[in-house]
This record gives sequence, structure tokens and C-alpha cells, in this order.
Amino acid sequence: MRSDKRERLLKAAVKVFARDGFFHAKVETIAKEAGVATGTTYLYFDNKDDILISIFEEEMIPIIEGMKKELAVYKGPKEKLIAFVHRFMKMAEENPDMTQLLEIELRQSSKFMHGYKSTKFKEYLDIISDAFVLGQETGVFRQDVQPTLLKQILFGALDQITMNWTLSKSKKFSLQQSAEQILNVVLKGILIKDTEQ
Amino acid sequence: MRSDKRERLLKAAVKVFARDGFFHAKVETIAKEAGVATGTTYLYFDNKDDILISIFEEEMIPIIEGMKKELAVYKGPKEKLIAFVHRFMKMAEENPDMTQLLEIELRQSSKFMHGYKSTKFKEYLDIISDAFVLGQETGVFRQDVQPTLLKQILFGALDQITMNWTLSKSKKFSLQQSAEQILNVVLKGILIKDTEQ
Amino acid sequence: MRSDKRERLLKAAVKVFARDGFFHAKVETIAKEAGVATGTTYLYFDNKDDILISIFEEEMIPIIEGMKKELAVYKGPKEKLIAFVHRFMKMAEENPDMTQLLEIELRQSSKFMHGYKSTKFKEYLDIISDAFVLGQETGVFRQDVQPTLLKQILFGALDQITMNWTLSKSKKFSLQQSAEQILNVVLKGILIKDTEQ
Amino acid sequence: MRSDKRERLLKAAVKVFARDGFFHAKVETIAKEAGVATGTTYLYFDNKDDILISIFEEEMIPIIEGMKKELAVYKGPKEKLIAFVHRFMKMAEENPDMTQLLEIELRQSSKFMHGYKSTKFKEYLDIISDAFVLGQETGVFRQDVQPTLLKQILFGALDQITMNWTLSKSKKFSLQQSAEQILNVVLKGILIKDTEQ
DNA sequence: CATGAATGAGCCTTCATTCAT
DNA sequence: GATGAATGAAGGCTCATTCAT
Repeated sequence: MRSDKRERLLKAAVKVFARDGFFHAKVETIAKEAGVATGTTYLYFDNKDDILISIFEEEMIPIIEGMKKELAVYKGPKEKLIAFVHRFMKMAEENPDMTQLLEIELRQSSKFMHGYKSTKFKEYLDIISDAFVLGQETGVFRQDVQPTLLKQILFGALDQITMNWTLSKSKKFSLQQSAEQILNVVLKGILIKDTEQ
Repeated sequence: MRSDKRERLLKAAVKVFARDGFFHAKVETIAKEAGVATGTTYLYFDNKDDILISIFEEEMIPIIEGMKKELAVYKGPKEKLIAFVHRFMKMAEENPDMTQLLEIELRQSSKFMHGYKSTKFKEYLDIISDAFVLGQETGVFRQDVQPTLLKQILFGALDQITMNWTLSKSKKFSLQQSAEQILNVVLKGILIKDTEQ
Repeated sequence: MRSDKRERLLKAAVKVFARDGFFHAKVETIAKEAGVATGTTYLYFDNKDDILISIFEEEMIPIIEGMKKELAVYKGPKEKLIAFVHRFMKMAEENPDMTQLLEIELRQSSKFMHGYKSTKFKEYLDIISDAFVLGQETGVFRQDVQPTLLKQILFGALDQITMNWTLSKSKKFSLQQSAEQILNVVLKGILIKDTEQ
Repeated sequence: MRSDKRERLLKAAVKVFARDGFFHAKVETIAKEAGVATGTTYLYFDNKDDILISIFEEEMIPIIEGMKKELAVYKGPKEKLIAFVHRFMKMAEENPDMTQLLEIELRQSSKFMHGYKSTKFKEYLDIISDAFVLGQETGVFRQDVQPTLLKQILFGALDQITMNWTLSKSKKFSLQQSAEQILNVVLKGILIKDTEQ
């Protein structure tokens, strides 16, 4: 049996950090959740901070890969953005813990861990700007909007909405319906020809 | 002289929480920054959490008042939104500490302080949806977008951009220029008649 | 009431370090022995190492002062050495804890605390070499022995004997008798004129 | 090839204990240094303490044998003492790690390992007192000095000087020169007839 | 009201020792 | 015998909160 303890610890940490918050979370809790002894954690991670950083770097990889594969299916930049938003929402629905980490704990940590910035997270967001640039180059999207800014606008909107969704107990509004409306607004806002959607 | 210790403590806490983060910040540091003894803090606040909550509630009041006064000048919903965005950016430039708190610490608090929801912060965001509803009622804005959602889209975008600006040391890009582009996209996205802006 | 907590902690630490050894000693034990809470220790010392270093620096001061005053009474270098040895033994008898620290724990620490060398301890030993140099200058002691070496010989002998004495439970042999014999040997070894002693 | 793991572990432990100190030294480090797995250590030793004690007992054997053989060459007690001191210094120069252990860690162990007294170490020191007793019996050395005390005086002096030499990085002074001076002082101090040396 | 020294519960981390392979 | 991953007890240190002055 290959030891999967590191992976189990990462999964457990996602859950515990999301539920308790990074600062309130105890290493002991994570270890218990992973079914190992406390000390075992330190065989795989340098310290508590390292667990969080490892989550951001390693758990993001399949997410980014999946997203890129998804978008490769679509050729049009508009279709790519639509796919991005829908998959983003799907991801949030299916992985609320990881979503919360990205939304809440990453903000905390990015400030304090001696200027640590998740490169993987940046790579994730760049998927948006890449699609937008493609649209600008093919004359579909407006030229007078900076890709970096559009990336932040769209991600900011998605982030805000999914955060509210994950924090609300009721989950009465659907993320997929929200996705439609966001796309309604943003696509209309950036498309040159006002085609019906 | 009426004792202004409470106010001094709040101002100091904004600064210290923004710089050190809520969890790393020590009550002693806040007290020193305010020029009072550590114990004095507990004459004005129940505990550390209460300081943060009080910031969200009390420091928001003049911000909300100012914003509402600003928007009262403008009658048109579109103009109201434009004014909101510009003042939001101005606020971020002039009060980076308070901005960081709202962006980073409020998220944490929303989750962990036994279901704390800042009513004042909600009131702040409702300024957006109120203006949007007005636009819908007067036939200026699209009907097929929920005000609550539009509020989150716009705030999410503003939040994301100001956060990046606050955290970047260089501050090379101007928030006012960003404001223009956000408005370009969002207004085009929600206006029924595509007037030149 | 002036707070004497620092002094109480130092005294307690001497006792606990001597009894349990530096590494086995718990900060909690020292605090309890001093009648304060564990955390209080850290109001007066940076960490556990700092307690040990502070003992060496601060507790040595009165010992050195007392020794110097004692020796100032005697004018002859031979008499000074005799006085030194007797007082050294008296000190060991009266302060077995401090003696053990100097003999056992100081050796441990001097190696590991990033090259820390107790200046006070050196000052203590220099009393021997100063008296010896005086004897050489006045033609009483041999010229062909380096003062630094003689210092180490005499201190080494005293240190070894007192260590055995403190470690032996029975204390069957008297340190004062040992003092006589050490002086017999060493003085005969360094005096030029073999006077009767 | 007979398994030499136990011997390799002992050699490694001498090195690691001398470098890191007994308490800071990790069993894992010793095992690595010996080229075996951590757990293997416990096939040859009961626990960490047992490693140190085994060093004191087993590594001392050849040292003692060598010393006894060396001294057997000389018939006169004075010559025996001279030989002892020179060989002691040579040992210190050639085995600084073992020397440090005897000087520093043995003291700790004597105190804390439930009354552990190294019989081998005692046997080592008894070489001095045996030679001294011989000298007393043959009328060469003074009668008014107890052999046990003289043993401690001489060993204390040697111990102190070699310790300083071991801990000093520069090694600027020669142990052999120090040996001459110690002998100058001590022999003059104990010889009945003040012969030229 | 104000002070700030004192408290002590709580948690991260280490590492000697074990044991399944 | 040999391995080295796993264990979990233990302790140094922090800091929110209290309270005697």
C-alpha cells in the first residue's frame, strides 16, 4: 500500500481550515481528521503555514488543469468565458471547502506569510484574461478594457457571489442562475456587437 | 475635554488590524498605538472581537453618510452608480487601512464570529442595489438582473481591484482609471439604451 | 512593595537548575518555586536560556565583589591565594546549588548558546591570576609558570573537588581540609622560597 | 564480516554528542552518522542514555589499557606521573570528541542518570592515585597529601586546561607546553626532595 | 476611570521510542 | 536482524483577559 498520508492530510486540512479557519484550526484536529497522529503531520509538512501553502499550490493544479481542458473545447472567446463562469460555479458547488479557503483564508495568508503570493492562483485567474485577450485580438471584445482589469472584475464578481453562497446556510439561490446573470451583464458589457445571447 | 479614548482606540485598531491582521494583532499593540494602557481597552470594549465589530459598525457610519450625501446630489440612477464607484475608489485611496479591513478581516469575521453579519456593511452595499432598483423602475436598467446580484457583481469587482491596489506596493495603476473601465463595462452591461458614456 | 519577582525567579532557577539540570528543568517548575505563574517568567526573561545566562551574570556579581573585598584585606600574594581557596570552599559549602550550576550547567551552556562565554565567570577566575601575577612581580612566585595556566590549574583543582563534594550525598570529607592540602601542594609548587607553611 | 554496527554507533555517538551535546543530539542523527537506520540503534542499546553510558564504559577500555601499558614502562612514580600527563594531553589532542564528552557530558550524567558512576572512568583516575601512593610508599612523595585528593587536583587541572583547549577555536597554545608547566608546579608541590626537573 | 503587572489556558512542535514490514 | 514511518507525550512560549492599586 503506497502511503497516501500526505494527500489525506491535505484533504483533511482543506476541510478543517474551511470549517474552523486557519488560525483557529489545530494541527491535532487536522491529523485526527486524516486518521494519523499529530506528529505524523510534521513528516509531510514543515509547519502549519506550510500545510496551507501546499493546499494552494497542489490542490489548485487539478482545478487549473480541468478548467483549461474544459475551455480548450470551445474555440470562441465568448464561449470560453461562458464555460469558465459555469465551471467556476460548479466547482464552488462541488468543493465548497476549497472555495472558502480561496476566498477567505488565502486573503489572510497572502498578506502575512512574508509576501507569499500563490503562483497557482494567479495562473488560474490568467485563464480569464487569456480568453479575453483572444477576444480582443479576434475583434469580438472591446479594446478599451485592460485584460488584467477585466480579469479582476469578473473574478471579483464570481468570488463575491460564491462567497455569499458558501457562507449562507440556506443556499436558496442557485449559483447556476447567478452565472447566467453575471454573464448577461459582463458579456453585454464587453462585446462589441450586441448579439442576442 | 471629553474622553476620546474609545475613538482613539478604534482608529488605532484599524491601523493595527490592517497592518498585522486580526489574529496576529495584539490588544497591547492597539492600546499602545492609542496611547492608553492595555487594561483601558477593556473599559470600552468587551473583548478583541468586539473591537473589530465596533470598527465595522461605527467607522462605517460616516462612510455611509458621506456616500449617501454624495449620491443624493445626483438624480439619475446611472449618475448615482458613477458617483458611487468614484467615491468608493477615493475612499480606498484615502483610507487604505479601513479598506483592507473590509476586504480581508470582514470576511473572516462573517464566518467565525458566531454568525455575525455587519448590518452597517449591508447598508453600505444596499446603496448600490437601491440605485439599481431606481434605474429599473425608471426604465433605464435591465429588468432581467436581480438587484442583489448586481450589487454583488459591482461590489465584488470594486473589492477585488482595490484589494490588489492596496496590497501592491507600487500602486502603479490608478484607481480612478480603473473606475472608468469598470463603469464602462458594467454600465454597458446593464443599460437598456446603449448611450454613449 | 517593590516587585522582587525577578530576583525570586533567579533564586528559584538556581535551585531548580541545580536539582533537575538545565534541560530537564521546566519553566513551570521554576515559576512555581518562585510562587508566580508560568507566564510571569516571560515578563522578566526572554526565554529559558536567558534565565541561565542571567544567573551567571547577575548572581556572580556579589560573589565576585565579596571575593575581591576578602582578598583586599591581605597584602601578600600568598595570603591572597590562601584566602581565595578558603572562601571558594566556604562558598561551595554555603551555596551548593550555585556551585553545581557553575560546575555542571555552565559547561553545557557555554558550548551551545552560540558561543556565549560568561564574562563574569572569567572575571572571577582572573582574581587568581591577578594574585599570582602580583606574586611574580614581587619575586615571591616562580616566573616560569604562565598566570593563565596557574589560574586554570588552581581553579581546575578546586572545581573538581567541590564537584565531587556536591555530588556526594555523604559529604564525609571536609572541604576546608581539602583546602589545606590543595594549598600545601600548589603553594609549594609555585613559591620560590620554600618557607614552612 | 561480523556486524560492526554497535561499534559504528558508538563512534558516531561520540562525534555527535561532542558536537551537539547529549540533550540536543538526536538518535536519528547518530544512526545516520553510523550509516544505519534509526530503529537499528535500539537493537544495540536500550535507550539514548545507554548509548552515553556505553561510551563511558567501553570507549574508556582501550584508553585505560593504553595508559596502563605506557606507565608500566616507567618504574619511578615521578616518571609515571610525567608520562600520565603527557599521554593525557596527547589523548586530548588526538581525540577531542571523546575528551569533550568526558569533560562535559560525564558531569551531567553523573548527576542525572540515577546515580550512575562510571567505574571505568574511576579506574582511569585511579592510575594517578596508584602512582602517587607508590611514590608515598617509596618515600618520594609527601605523606601529608591524601591520594584521592591529589588525584582530583591533578585531574582537575588537566581537565580544565584541555577543556579550554578543546573549546577554543584557535588552539594557539600547545597542550604539551601546558603539560610541562603543570608538572613543574605539581611535582614541585608533592616531591619531598626538591630535585631539579 | 486608568493602569499594567500578572495570570494560565492553550497550541505548535520536537523527538525518543515502537513496530509492522 | 534491519528498516524508517509512525506515534504521542511533553514543554516552551504567547497573549487575551483580569484585578489590585
